[in-house]
Amino acid sequence: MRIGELARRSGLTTRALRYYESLGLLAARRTSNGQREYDEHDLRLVGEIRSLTGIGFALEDTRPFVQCLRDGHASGDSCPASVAVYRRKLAELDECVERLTAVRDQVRAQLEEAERRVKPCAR
Amino acid sequence: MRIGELARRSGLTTRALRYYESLGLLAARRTSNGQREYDEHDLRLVGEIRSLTGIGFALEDTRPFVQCLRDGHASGDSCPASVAVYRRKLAELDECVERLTAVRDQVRAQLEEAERRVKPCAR
DNA sequence: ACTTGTGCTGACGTCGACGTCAACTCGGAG
DNA sequence: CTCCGAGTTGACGTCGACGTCAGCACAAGT
Repeated sequence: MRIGELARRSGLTTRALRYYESLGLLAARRTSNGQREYDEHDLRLVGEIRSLTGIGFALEDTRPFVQCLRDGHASGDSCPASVAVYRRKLAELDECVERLTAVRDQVRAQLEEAERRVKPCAR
Repeated sequence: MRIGELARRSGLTTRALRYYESLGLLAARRTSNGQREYDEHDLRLVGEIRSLTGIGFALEDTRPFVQCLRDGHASGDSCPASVAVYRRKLAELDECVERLTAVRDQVRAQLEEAERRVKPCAR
C-alpha cells in the first residue's frame, strides 16, 4: 500500500508518516517511480507508535518499541530497552501526578481563601 | 531601581522583565536617558507573576492578578477575574491529574505485564 | 486528451517563554 | 582617556510534532 492508504488505515496524516521516516523511525521501500510502499507489518509499527504517543510518550521514546517489533518480537514491549522506557516514564508520571496534585490542592486552597474574602458572608 | 537590580531581587533575568513589558504585563517609567526605572510596587507585581508561573500558570493567566494588584488590592487574587482563572486552572488540573493517573496506571500495568514475559520465573 | 487525485521534496510557520547575539550608548572608576 | 559594567533595541534560535504551501511528476478515471 502507498502512503495515503497507510495514513487512512492508521489514522495519521501523510505528513506525520514522512516525518517519522525522516527521524528513522519508519522505513519505507520505494516503488520504481519513487513512491513509498508499505505492508501490513508497517501498519503494525505505526500502530505501536500511535498507541504510545497517544498516551503521552514522546516520539523518541517509541523508538525501542518499534525496533523491538522489527526484531521479530510479538509485542513492542518485549525488549529490555522498551521496559526501561516504561520504567522511566512511570517515574516521570509518578512525579508529575504528585506535583500536579500538590499544585491543585494549593490552587484549591487559594481559591477558597479568595472566595471567602470576596463574599465573606454569602449564604 | 533599574532593571538589573529588579532582576536580582526578583530572581528573574532582565530578558524576562523586558519580555513581560513587551506583553504589557509590566510597565516601567523611563529615566531621562531612557533606562527603565522600577520601584517596590513593581517588585511586588513581578513577585506575583513569579509565584504564579512557578506553579504552572501561563503568563497570560497572571494578567488579571497583576491588574488586580495595580488596582490597589492587597492581594492579586482579590478580584473576580483572578478567581475565574483559579477556577479554570483548578478544572484543568483536576482533569490533568485524572488523565495522568489513568495513564500511569496503564503504564504500570503494561510494565508489570512486560516484566512477567521477560523473566517469567525469576525469583 | 483532460482532469482529478496522489505522490514527491524542500522550506517556512506554529506555540510559549524566554536565551543569545549584535551593535550601540551611557555613566562612573582609575 | 580609556575601559568596564549596565543599559538600550531588534532580530534570530530553541524545543516537538507536525501543518501548510509551493512547484513539480505521475497515475487513474472519464
